[in-house]
Amino acid sequence: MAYRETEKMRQRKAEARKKIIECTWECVSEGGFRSARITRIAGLAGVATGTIYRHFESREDLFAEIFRLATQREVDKVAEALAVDGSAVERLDNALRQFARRALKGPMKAWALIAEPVDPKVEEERLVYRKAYANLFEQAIRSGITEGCIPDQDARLTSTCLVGAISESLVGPLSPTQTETPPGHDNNEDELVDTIVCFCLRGLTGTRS
Amino acid sequence: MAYRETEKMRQRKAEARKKIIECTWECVSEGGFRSARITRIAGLAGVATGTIYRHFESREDLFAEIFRLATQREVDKVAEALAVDGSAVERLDNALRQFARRALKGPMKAWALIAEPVDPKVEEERLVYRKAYANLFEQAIRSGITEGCIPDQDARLTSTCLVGAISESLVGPLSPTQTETPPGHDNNEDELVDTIVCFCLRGLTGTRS
DNA sequence: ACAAAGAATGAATATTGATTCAATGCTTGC
DNA sequence: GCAAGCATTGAATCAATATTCATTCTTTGT
Repeated sequence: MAYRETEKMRQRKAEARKKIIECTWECVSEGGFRSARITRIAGLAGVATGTIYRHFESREDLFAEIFRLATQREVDKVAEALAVDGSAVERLDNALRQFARRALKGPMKAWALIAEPVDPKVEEERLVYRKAYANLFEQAIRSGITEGCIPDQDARLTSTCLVGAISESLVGPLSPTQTETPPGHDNNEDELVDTIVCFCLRGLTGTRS
Repeated sequence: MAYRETEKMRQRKAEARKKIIECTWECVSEGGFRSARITRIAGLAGVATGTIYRHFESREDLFAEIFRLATQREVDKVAEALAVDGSAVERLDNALRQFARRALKGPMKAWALIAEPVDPKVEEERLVYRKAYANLFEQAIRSGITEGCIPDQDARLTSTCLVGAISESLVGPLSPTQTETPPGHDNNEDELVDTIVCFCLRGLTGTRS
């Protein structure tokens, strides 16, 4: 016996893997999953294409992993935003704002995670993610109904409406970011988020808050 | 000279073209643009693949044409639904219901037209279409603001929210049609449409109508 | 019936990337 | 320094489809 995996090697491999993950996410952030080429990822990470297949079973598996990681971050953020003190409506306001701002900051990322059609393995991850999301919003809406600040409704369905309204208006093809001042991040971003969140909360509560 | 295009031939060609268009739409209705194969379309239409290229410059051009036609139908439907008598809110209620029902009846069609990523030429068509849509809703919202039944707001932006909320909740990955009773078209469809349209109208008006 | 011109055919080609794998290079323990 | 294994490389392979084009079939006017 002459070679046995040592700690140093294990770390070096872990680093390579991490680097591949980072570069994949960079590609996805630019153009979504579909247009993220293995060759490009390998190039960015400074490894050969073959190396990627030593760390991941396939392109699909790599994407599934990326998706899982990115997704967990987002769900955590929303959970965090929902965990503040206050009424259900206030907490939802906070979470929706958070959600909208992040989508606005990285529209392509948001699109890739929310709406881009993906391969089955990734879609499976997405389902888990959406359920997590829906559950969070749903729970908040439910407690709002109990508190009395939100009228009785199908919480699961309206939570989907929330995600849809925000995604479409910020990430969709007619979103203001795509049609106006692409480089300058105007402070009318805040106004944009305000309008959308306001729409969502009204849809939920039926009041002109 | 021995051959000159005659009326009969012109008609026959027009028919072939029409048949190709119909079969393409059939494929798109099943699995969206991306998975509509030229070979399949040709097979359905009963012509050779090469024939399709005699009628259309390229796959992309064929799709652009399909998109244009399908889209015009939809926009017309909404325009029609907005043209009824009544207050702006009533007219919007009517149009949203129409939109939601049609999306629910053909989720894949709706997805292909609204959200599927497509090639540039088709995307161009989509932009025209979304603008047409947005303009219709926007105008109705504006007249609602004038009438006083809708509070002042960014009509363009909220019209996008409407489309987003409906699309996502009916066509998105967590839509009830995808997770429940796929074959049976229950009459709880109506309830579904009700909930969503109600959400949208509340978002617009801020009342618990 | 014939020849000219267009239309249709579909097998062959081109294209676009993912994936493989034989060759080469590093690490490790002695 | 050496041999045994593992890791890396990237050119070659494979796969899935759109597109082409030489050939064949139809239509038309005489």
